[in-house]
Amino acid sequence: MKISGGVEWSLHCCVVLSQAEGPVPTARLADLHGVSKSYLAKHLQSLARAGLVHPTEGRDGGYVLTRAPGDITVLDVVQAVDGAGPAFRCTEIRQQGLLAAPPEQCTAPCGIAKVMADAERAWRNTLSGVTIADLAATLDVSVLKATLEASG
Amino acid sequence: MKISGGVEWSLHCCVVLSQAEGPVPTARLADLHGVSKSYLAKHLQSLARAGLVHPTEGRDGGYVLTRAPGDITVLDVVQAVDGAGPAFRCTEIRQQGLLAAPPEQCTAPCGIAKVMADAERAWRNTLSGVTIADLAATLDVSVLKATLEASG
DNA sequence: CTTGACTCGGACAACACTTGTCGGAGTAAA
DNA sequence: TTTACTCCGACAAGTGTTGTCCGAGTCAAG
Repeated sequence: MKISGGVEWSLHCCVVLSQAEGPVPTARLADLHGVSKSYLAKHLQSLARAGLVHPTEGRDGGYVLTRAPGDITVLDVVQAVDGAGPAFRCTEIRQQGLLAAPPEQCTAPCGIAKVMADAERAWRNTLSGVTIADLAATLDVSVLKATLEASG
Repeated sequence: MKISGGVEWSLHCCVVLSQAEGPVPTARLADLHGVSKSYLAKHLQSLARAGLVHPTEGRDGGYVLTRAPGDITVLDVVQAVDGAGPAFRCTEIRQQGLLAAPPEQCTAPCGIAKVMADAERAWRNTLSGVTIADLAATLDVSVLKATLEASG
């Protein structure tokens, strides 16, 4: 089990965007966090495709959050970058091999798939309980805003 | 986020082993589930390394559960096959780039890492609440035992 | 209106991991 | 002693992620 590294970058970027006044370009977000600009751009595109951020092209362009920071959950960002599909996919091997069960017994999902689904549900539920606004509240936003102004 | 496909195979194998009388070799486990024997062997080795199953070599050898089915949780199997490390690894990018925070502010984990850890904790908690015995109880064990006898 | 520079967007390699396979060392029974 | 069967490690192929680049479009300035 592994989560794409771009998730961390994207979450930090969303926190920055929640405190910014206007659009913030990819290059500045990369400099602020000390990461590769080219690679960060890919993840921001994922956020744009998911409708979490809105791009503005041309001079003085950049990205802006489409919703209020309190209306964007951590789960939204994770699913946008890492994909929304389930981590565990049941291949129905109970219907294969020597001890294949008859299809009429397989109307309900097998116990293994059920436990995995429950676990992922608990995982998503925790992530959906925290918003970008909550994350921003845990750190000193004054220094963040000051750095944003100075680098602009 | 993705979970290794071998997890499903390993869980099904553990359920079979919980109902078997003596050692079950890799070849029979593969035939019972209709999967590749060579590849299944690799995952069973992971289970052996984790101490969940015990191998017996030579003729009439195979794998046996080391503990009672009620003492082996789904989490044990998942961690044995897929690895026990956390899915999310914080790279401390808050200490890098233009808005790097001073180290004295970074004694506590950042909010992002905290949420991710909480979510994974909830995930593991769900998986550790179900045992191999629970999984075996959800299906008809009589047909399983009959197939085991017939193929032995 | 022209110019210019800056923005995002998708197409293009390199790397790592997972998946899949094989033959060899060792062991227990016959 | 022989034999056949078992597990175990090392060896390729495929797939997804990581990382990078240059071009099309756009807005502001002159």
